[in-house]
Amino acid sequence: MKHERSKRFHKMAKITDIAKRAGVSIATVSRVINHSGNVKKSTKEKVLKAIKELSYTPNFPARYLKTKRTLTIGMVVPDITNPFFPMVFRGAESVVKQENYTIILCNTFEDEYEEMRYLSILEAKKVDGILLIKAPARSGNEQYMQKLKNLSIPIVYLDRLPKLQDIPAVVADNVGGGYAATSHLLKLGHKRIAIITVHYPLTVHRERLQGYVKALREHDIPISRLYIKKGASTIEEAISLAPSLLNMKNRPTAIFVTNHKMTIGLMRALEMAGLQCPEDISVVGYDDFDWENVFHPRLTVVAQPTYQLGQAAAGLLIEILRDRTDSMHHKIVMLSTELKIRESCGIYRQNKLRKP
Amino acid sequence: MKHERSKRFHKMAKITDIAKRAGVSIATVSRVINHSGNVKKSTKEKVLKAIKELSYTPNFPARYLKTKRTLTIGMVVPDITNPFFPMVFRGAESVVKQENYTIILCNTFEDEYEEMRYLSILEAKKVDGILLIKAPARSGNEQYMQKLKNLSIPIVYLDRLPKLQDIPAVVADNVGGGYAATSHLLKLGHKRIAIITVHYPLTVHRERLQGYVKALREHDIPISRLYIKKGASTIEEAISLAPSLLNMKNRPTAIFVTNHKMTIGLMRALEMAGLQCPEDISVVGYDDFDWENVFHPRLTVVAQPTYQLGQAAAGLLIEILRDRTDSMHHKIVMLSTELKIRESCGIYRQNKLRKP
DNA sequence: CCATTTTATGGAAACGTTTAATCCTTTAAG
DNA sequence: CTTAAAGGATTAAACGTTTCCATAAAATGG
Repeated sequence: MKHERSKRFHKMAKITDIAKRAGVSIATVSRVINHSGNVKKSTKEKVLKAIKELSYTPNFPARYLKTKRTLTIGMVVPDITNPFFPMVFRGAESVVKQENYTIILCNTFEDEYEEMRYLSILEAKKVDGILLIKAPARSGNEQYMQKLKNLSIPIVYLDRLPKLQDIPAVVADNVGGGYAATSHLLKLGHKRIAIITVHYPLTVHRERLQGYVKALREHDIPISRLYIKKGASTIEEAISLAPSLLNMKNRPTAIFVTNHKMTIGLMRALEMAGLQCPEDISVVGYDDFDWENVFHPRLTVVAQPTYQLGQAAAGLLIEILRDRTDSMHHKIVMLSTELKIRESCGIYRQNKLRKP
Repeated sequence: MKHERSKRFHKMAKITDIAKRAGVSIATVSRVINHSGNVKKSTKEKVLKAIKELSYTPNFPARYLKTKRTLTIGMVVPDITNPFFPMVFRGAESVVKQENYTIILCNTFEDEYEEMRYLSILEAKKVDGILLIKAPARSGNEQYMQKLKNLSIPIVYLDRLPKLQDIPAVVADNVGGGYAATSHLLKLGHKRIAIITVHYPLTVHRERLQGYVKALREHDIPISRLYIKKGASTIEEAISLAPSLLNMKNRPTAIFVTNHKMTIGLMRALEMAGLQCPEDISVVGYDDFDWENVFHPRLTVVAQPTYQLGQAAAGLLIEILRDRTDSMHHKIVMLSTELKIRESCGIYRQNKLRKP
């Protein structure tokens, strides 16, 4: 018995069926579908009628062969489970849907090889463009850079920049974010401010650290290596990293965490160490979500323009696709972040921490 | 000036190029690519060499024309921003990727028309199958049911069931969830237990309510309409719904919220009313996420097998696609939920609420 | 009313594959 | 050594569109 679709799935009408039923040529049918060329009102109606009667829809993959457009774009993200990304997805979707694009979503889990695999697939599937939130670069993965460079599809980088700079991208102002967070703590009187950040070679975290350093410098506070902790961006990692900070003789009075998952890990570690926030130690985290303004302690965080990142990146990509050109080649747009001040930072004065 | 891709995007090699370079026919090239038919070792090597040299990848849309498979599936969800869905997405992705499928993700925002629009697009794009978390049915939208029934693509329903029952689906045990949550409260001594749930005509919420009713019945506690609040599944809605419960003469001592967003809204409402949880009132919520075990009050929730839902649904779909048949037509698989007991429920005894 | 332009249609090629049908070589069997 | 079977490769026909080119019909201008 040959494999075949059961009767439930009747074969779809194709353009020749429409042509036959309407008594015209397929060229004419095509013309009414695509609103291209002239076609007499009466025949147009005949065709439209046939289309409705057979509930015909054009076959996209077939159409691609001539048009070279799939009306599909690819979006590759590290992990859609990190609530940062769904928001940028929605931003992107909201703009591409206007132009009838559809998005293939790919999770790379911060793995460059997985990313390469997906990029290859997207290329084979002939997506019109790609929104790429890249995985951290493995040292010396020349093959990867080569692949990116030779990709036959327009890319817009999102959130994270690759080494090569001559590409269109939209990113958040990370040094601004790190600076704002640290400045806030400084303003509250903190002097021993630690940072927990990510060890991946990602622009994002390097820049947030940069902002932190900049703020401290401005206040003539020496940077101590002991106050800078780096690790993988996971809850567990933060939990295992935190004690080295919490058990110091000169324990920091405030900690800035540059990443959402690690923020959760840190809070867990504080509990485990029996430390109250903000009474015993202040925390500012990264990324802002619904629940953060409800549950305790209410975190002071630097909020990123997630939705707008998605929108902007998608907009840029659409532009590039519209007039298939590299004119926007070097365009990098940067969106600013916002410090949301809530209750996780106390005032530090003469060796005591107080609620503000 | 004609629109055309800039030089940066060189045209891709096609199968004829490979054939020419390897000095064989395109049929042979196709055979080595697809491992179909016999081909001599030496020619195979020649072909492989040519493929590598020109870095050729088969053109999927073109290939579809003959194979009738796009290796793409569609997944339509209400809102990827609700952290429940990213988890099921990942579950689904983890299994379909094994078979080289890729997922088009569509947000419907609980809107049936938007869903119809997306289903039409997915059909036109010839995805091989669809994972559908449907939007709530608008009353009397006959057109929609018609569309679903006539869809030319295999569907697996996820999480939510449609009216017509003869379809493959995977869902969570919602009455079990509602029952477990309510029973837990009952066991703690609560008698005045309210429920906040969603007014959409969705099986999911109806069933959770069912579980709630069942548990109360078993304890011979009369069901009061006043303790049952329904509304849209948003934070704001819960905030505006809550006071009618909180300000009653006979205020409930516990509230069961059947939905994640509304849980957040309720907690906000409690704060606004100056009520402590669990001291003044107990809460059990729905859906479990990282932060819920860290921030306060730590919510007791019924956790759904999100990842597994995605896995199971994708697995079922793959099976259906493998032998293109409707054999699994009636298969409905149900996964069980788990009550995660934490700190948001106090013991109720003789008119006082205490921590357990 | 003729010449010319515009509008309306159809025929057929092309897009990049897979795959049946076919043909030519080997190889193995008797 | 002859013949049949198996193996290896090719030719050509699809798949469902769009679009160029050609042609027919209608509209326009003088």
